[in-house]
Amino acid sequence: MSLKHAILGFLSFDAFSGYDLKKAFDNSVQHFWPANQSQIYRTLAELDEQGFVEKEIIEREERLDMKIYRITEAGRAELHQWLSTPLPEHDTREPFLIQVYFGGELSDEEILNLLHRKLKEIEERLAVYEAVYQMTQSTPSKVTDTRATFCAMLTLELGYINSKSDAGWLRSAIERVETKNYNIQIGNQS
Amino acid sequence: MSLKHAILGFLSFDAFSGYDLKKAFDNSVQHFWPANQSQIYRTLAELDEQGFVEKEIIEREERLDMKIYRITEAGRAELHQWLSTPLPEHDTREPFLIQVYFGGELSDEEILNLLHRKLKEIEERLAVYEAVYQMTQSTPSKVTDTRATFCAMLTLELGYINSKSDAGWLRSAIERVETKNYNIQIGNQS
DNA sequence: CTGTCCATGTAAGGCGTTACATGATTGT
DNA sequence: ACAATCATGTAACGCCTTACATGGACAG
Repeated sequence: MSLKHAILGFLSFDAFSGYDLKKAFDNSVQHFWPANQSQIYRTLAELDEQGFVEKEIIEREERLDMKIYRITEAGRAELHQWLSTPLPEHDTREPFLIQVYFGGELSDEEILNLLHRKLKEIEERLAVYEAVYQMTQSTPSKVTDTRATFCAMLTLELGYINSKSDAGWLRSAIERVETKNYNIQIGNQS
Repeated sequence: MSLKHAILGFLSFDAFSGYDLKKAFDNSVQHFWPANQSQIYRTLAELDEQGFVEKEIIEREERLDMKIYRITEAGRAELHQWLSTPLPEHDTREPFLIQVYFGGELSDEEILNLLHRKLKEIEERLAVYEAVYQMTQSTPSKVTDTRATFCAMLTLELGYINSKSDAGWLRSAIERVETKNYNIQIGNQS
């Protein structure tokens, strides 16, 4: 139930409507935890039931009501508790790697296509990470707690270096397929 | 529906029972596509309905029947088609990164705990990858198609280098938290 | 005057997990 | 004697996605 806690995390910064939460997700944790609208609304309702948030309803004549959610003390405690508790090991699914794994079924050309497409995708993502980073550098932030900012930025940094390493792997794999040099490099480097 | 195609992939190597497929998954693609038993059986039934596999029932008096699945021509075509088709971008969820992102709520000690635990986890995984690799090196394989083997091994290589880069990130993050040096390193290295 | 943004949700379905059920055979 | 392995599945539940519904405001 990480979505629940991610929402509590944002609400620990400030009060949000469901709509604004969606935007907060998209602007920050989207690359490792995409959230979709309907799910946010449902989860917010659950958090409310559990007493972890409270809502203020702002009525606007002729338009849909707006609901602003605020974290409660219980919610803050729950968040802290979750943040400091080890997570059960969580497994990732990478459909792309299934394609690679069974790549023996494909022709060289088809494999190279696969790898090139992925490389392009990764390079684009890399550019996004860099752009986001540049933006945070040029915008003087009003956030004062540099440690909290640092924690948040660490996730961007990880996204960046992971993409870097993926790109390196792809380039090297492409080269090896091209030269029919079927060697695997694991271990014993510095 | 990658599970479907992963199963077809294994069946393109050889005929398997559901039980043996489970073992095949565990021994090979488990680190990027864990599969569980009941799901394999359900998927196998679907593949059968769709005509991508055919089953041979082996009756054994006093014991449960065994069902051996074989890929059909249609299945092979479907597999090839899927392997060579670009996948829609797929998103990963990393609960651990949510913990890091909202790490500002935690004390230094709690953050360091979080990071150290993860580092230990990664180091263990790294050791597993190395051990698996060593095993493939020492076991003279009977597989003749080195290109197919290469493709399969590439996924192990990626797991390895990704874990390496994660470990580096964690070590550096730990050091920065310890020295209260809240700098982020993105871009402009060689 | 068409489309996008604001702002809320409901409904249905898919993929995957956990727990449960059965029962003989082989290893310690 | 007891546990693990072999071998098959069913049931129920949970998270997430997709599609749909509503309706004013504002921009090109």
